[in-house]
Amino acid sequence: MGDVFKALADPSRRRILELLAGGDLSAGEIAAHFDMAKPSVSHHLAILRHARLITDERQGQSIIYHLNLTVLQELMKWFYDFGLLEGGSRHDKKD
Amino acid sequence: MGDVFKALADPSRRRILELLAGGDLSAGEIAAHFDMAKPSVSHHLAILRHARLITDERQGQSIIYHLNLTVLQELMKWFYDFGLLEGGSRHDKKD
DNA sequence: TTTATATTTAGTTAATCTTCTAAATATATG
DNA sequence: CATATATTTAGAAGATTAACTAAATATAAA
Repeated sequence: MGDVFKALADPSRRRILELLAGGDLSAGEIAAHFDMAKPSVSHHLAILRHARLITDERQGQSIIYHLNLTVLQELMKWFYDFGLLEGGSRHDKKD
Repeated sequence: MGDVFKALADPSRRRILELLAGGDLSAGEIAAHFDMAKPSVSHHLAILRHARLITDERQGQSIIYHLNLTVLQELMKWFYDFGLLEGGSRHDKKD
């Protein structure tokens, strides 16, 4: 779980997730949205993949990246447990 | 907003938030939950305060820390916008 | 098989982060 | 005022991170 938070700490990586929320993209298409060198983007993709925030799949010469909503949902639970919906139905973890 | 994600990237800081979710605590009480030196904890508190995830209030010799749910709620919105609730009512930001 | 395209891996450098100890500040009390 | 307690600030050391260039790998096509 700590890997997920660390992955989200970088603005470029958050931007990658936002791009993928709009649809699957190849590594090259993702890199085209940034000013940095391709190996740097590839490194960010590796960190996101390791945190399981994205999955990849080779298609010919390209590698297509997909957003993995499952991990984001687990993260939502972490926030939810702080009792963010006061007045509503609350979890009991921290009471 | 980037400050918030960076603040959450450290496990000690996330633990501090979880502790404060159980009720307000003084800096000393928070530090007592950790093995590290008090100045280190104080530094983490400063980062959380700068990200506005917590607020502080002096009470005599102690400084009491409170969790600030407002920023956590804004963060929830960021996650929500990825379309995490498929099938349900979705935001339109990324469509 | 040779060449071109797409992407990653390796290795390096500079910046940032976490932690520490020592010193400073603020408040309370004898 | 002097001393004790609570907390922060300052400065430094070591670890981690993000970026780059150059080289390697994998696929496709001539």
